Amino acid sequence: MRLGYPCINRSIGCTANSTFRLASYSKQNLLAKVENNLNCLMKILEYNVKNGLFFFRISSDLVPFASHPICKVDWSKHFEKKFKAIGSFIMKNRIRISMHPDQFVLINSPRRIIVQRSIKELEYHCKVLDAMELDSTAKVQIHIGGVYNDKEKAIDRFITEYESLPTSIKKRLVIENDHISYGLKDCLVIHKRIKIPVIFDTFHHKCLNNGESINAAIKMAKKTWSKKDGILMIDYSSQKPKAKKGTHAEHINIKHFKKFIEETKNFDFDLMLEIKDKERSALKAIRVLKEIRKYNRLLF
DNA sequence: AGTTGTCAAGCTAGT
DNA sequence: ACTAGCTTGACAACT
Repeated sequence: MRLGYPCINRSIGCTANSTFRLASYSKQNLLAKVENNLNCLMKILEYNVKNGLFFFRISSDLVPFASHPICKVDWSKHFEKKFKAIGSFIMKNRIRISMHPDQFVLINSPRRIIVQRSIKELEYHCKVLDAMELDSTAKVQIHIGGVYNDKEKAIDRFITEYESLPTSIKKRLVIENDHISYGLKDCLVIHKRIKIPVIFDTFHHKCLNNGESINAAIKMAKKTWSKKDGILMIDYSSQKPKAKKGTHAEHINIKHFKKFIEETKNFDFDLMLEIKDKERSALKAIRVLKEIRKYNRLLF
């Protein structure tokens, strides 16, 4: 098992998701931001390795406006060396990488323009991972999308669109159960038809499920990952107390986390902690893992 | 220096 | 009709 957190590190005073307004777009602005973001990404990854965190989600804002028509800069070429250096650091340290495009990415929308924009955005995410020369275990995760008052048709559209995507996207794309529309069962039905791996989100599953236990759910999700995809990725969070259902917790709930780890000790997977305070909770989680699982990434 | 309205993009549920 | 929430607040103009 590798453990990690998404996108932002609050300890090192440097972020890899710095952006700017579309109105102030210029080639110079873009290059300056990307350079800053890549440098910070490297620092974050170094911090993570030092602290035993070997799973990281790279921010979608790494290259601002990359999929926007305004962007004409060949950023992957311009920063070729930096991307490769980051990639080789990732591979050398066997860090698992994911990316999670925004909520606007919907390949099952009935509106063609939204699907087209979404594909551009997926191309961008895959291009980042390709520029780092990462293999197909580095994943880009999305939800199925909207329901549009007809779930069956919406699922059919998802499948049709998926099938016509370029291989460069297909080899990285995975789907994740959400907390209001498409549960694990829906994801598994889709997997059966197109073999796309399913990321299991424990918190979403708690909000929306068909009565599957955590163990049964993980067992089913795990089967959707083949060798070229790497081991199962799981997103973990817990409910923020007293907040609206579906709101992610600010801090890790150690009791809840211990219970989850105890329950799932017979499975190996990479675990993403979707907790607002980021590496702070992740470091606490590592301590729990060391206690319970004898966490040692070298075993895997 | 600190505060606050605003920012490319969509959808759903709750109020 | 409007807003919060979503994988993640940060930017930029103002006081």
